[in-house]
Amino acid sequence: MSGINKVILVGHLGKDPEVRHLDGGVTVASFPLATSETYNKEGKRIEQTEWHNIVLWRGLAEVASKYLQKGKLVYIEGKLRTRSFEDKERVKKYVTEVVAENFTLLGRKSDFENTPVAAATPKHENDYVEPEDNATGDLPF
Amino acid sequence: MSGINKVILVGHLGKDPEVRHLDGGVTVASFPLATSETYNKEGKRIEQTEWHNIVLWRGLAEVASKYLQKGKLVYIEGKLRTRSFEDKERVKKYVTEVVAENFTLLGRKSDFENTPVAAATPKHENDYVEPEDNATGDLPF
Amino acid sequence: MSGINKVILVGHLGKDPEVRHLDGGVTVASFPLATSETYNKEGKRIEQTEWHNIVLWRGLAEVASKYLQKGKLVYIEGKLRTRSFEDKERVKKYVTEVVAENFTLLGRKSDFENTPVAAATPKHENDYVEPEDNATGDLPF
Amino acid sequence: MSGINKVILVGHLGKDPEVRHLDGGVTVASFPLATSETYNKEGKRIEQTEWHNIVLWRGLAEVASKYLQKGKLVYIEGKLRTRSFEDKERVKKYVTEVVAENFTLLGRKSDFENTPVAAATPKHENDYVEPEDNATGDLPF
DNA sequence: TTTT
DNA sequence: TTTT
Repeated sequence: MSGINKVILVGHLGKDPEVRHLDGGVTVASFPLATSETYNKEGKRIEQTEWHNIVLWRGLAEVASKYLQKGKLVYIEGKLRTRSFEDKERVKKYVTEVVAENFTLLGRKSDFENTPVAAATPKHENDYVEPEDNATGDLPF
Repeated sequence: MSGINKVILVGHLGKDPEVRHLDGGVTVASFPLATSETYNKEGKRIEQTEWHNIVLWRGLAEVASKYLQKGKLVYIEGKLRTRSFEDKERVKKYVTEVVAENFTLLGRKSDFENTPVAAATPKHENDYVEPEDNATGDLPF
Repeated sequence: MSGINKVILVGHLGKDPEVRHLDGGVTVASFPLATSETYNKEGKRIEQTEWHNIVLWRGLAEVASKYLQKGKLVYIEGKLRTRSFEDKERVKKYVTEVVAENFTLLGRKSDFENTPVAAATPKHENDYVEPEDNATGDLPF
Repeated sequence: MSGINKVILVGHLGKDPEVRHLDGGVTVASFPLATSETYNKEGKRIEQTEWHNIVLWRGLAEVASKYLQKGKLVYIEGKLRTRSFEDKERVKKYVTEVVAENFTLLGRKSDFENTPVAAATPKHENDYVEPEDNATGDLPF
């Protein structure tokens, strides 16, 4: 039976997206994302940061490589995937990644000056009058 | 700036979906969904039910009309939309609906015997080997 | 059976929170929140804004009244609740609200200058060494 | 600045919860959870299963150990945490877990016959008349 | 009634 | 490795 596997993150990019083009022309982008949580312990303010490996595919990777940069605040929606790989010493290792299905840049107007708009994969199949889906794909402008 | 407007529900359909075909061939389906919360008040178990107006468009409406029925347990993801309309006495009224962007039937295998599969609008642009997106649209089988 | 009723919003406050103290000392705060979606229609960038009625109770209302103001960007998590009331002409009306269960201020450092920190109802029951829950309640600093 | 780190899963337990009592009396429970996704590839129905490591602390661990069993369908809400540990050969390894903050048993009424109710950490600070929070903690019945 |  |  089908299940649900959903991740919602708001955090800052630790690095610029790294873009690769696979055989067959598929684009993949990835970057680390930090989500910080601040809490109080015995009167002291403590910050705990969690790092996430974000992976984006195809059109979403292209949009990300254009509009996301180190330090930006971004909302990311995606799913968890754990995959195995062999390291240099041929030891089998596991890594858990967040495969993004959607993202939106957050932040101030000034943050957008060189990056006109940021919502990726917009969905608005919900207007009574709109005769067909937005055909422009991932670029929302 | 872009924002986020997301609703996640798990509940039972109060009625079969009601399907309409608008001018221009657009399909819309709608149904009430109940989400129940059980809690304890002064030692007594209390159940509180919230009713939601679910609306689905186009392909998602078609899939819903085939696979969702009164009583089924379903996961729904969508967004809030409040719209105004005039009632019979021409009084302006407002209603808040959940416009579904995705749904998945939950429940037992036996529940699926006449409805092979239930995940709508699957997204899996995340396999290294998969050369192109699933082209079958909303029908996941 | 239990269900799920969850709303996740990122948007800007349309007004300062309005705070009321009910009989019995319970505090309630409420404000309108705008979530904007930008999309492309026939080459033109279109913005669609949805307004949500946010309601907060007790400790969360107190924190909100201190740290949230008109214009601020905030992440809100809560649940949908539709309630009925009688208007001035004693006509029964319905309104759907988002009852907040959690919120986090988003935005730049400069936004926080007069509002030290913003995460409400922090949860971090997840450290191996931490012997008991944070006892300071809603104030995260 | 604060961020958001949220995971939402619906899936089946791969094993019964494993419960441990740490020094200091803290209870921890953990189990693997499978989320399956069914999609169509070249006309063939393909099921892809993702496994998640779920960890629960304190009261939530106690409730989980009572009501969750291998095979049960459960909704889980929590956050991602990657931690390092040393394996038997003293090699440093990393594992990503979902630290549950909330869970709800899903499924048929018959599934609950020996486990009356399943919503953990209920929140309903939202009734106008309710003078104080549910004081019974994690046990919702 | 917010924001970009 | 981000941010406040």
